[in-house]
Amino acid sequence: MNYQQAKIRADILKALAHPVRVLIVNALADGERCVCVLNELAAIDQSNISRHLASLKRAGIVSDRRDGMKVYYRLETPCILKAFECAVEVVRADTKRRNKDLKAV
Amino acid sequence: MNYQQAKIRADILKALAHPVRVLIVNALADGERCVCVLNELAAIDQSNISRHLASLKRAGIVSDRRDGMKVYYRLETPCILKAFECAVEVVRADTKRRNKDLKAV
DNA sequence: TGACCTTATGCTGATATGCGCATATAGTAT
DNA sequence: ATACTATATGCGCATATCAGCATAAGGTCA
Repeated sequence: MNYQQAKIRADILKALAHPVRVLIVNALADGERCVCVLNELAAIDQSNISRHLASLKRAGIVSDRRDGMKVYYRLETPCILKAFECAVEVVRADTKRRNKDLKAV
Repeated sequence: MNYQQAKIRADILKALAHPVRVLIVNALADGERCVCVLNELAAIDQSNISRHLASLKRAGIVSDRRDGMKVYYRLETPCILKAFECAVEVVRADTKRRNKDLKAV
């Protein structure tokens, strides 16, 4: 793998690497949602959610569709959810390891 | 999922979200490597590689082992590689979509 | 048209990240 | 102890990211 290829992968991961964006992607797992609903995922300004959605869209992870006044976002590549499972596995393994280290003391 | 849980996942993804760290993890896929080898993955300062390794370690993604003067790093959770596959899938799907859009014009 | 609702964008400041250089630390060897 | 190799850390600078506020832009409805 060369640097350019690594950068492409890194950019996708970076697009996912924020708590609010993780919440958004997770919420979209079951299907499309309008911004108004996603707004309630975290206690932050509406403009902020809008920007997070924009960066997910830029990365190709979600796409949007307007219906009247509302805009609906949906996952373009549900495989993204696997990346989360993996993250959980890292944390779980890490916790287990640290506990073992503690016992060894 | 609450914000705290989302943050934990985001922190793992963030630890992976840099071209150099992607290169490192990719290089470790086949087994442990010493820093001296990882140093050659990209044209950057040695101190920089060291820091990237430290952040991967902090996240629990790699672990290290000293042998004489050398320090060897290895993947602690190989499932990380799946996250990359997923990133590739996102890019591929995105490219395909854009091409279709172009044809539609 | 004007009032209203939903979502996006410009601006600015605060904080985080990444980099190289110099230097510290750990280990080996003479 | 000295010299040498390998890796990590302190520092300062440049740039990126994120937040909120204000406001624009797109759409509805009376």
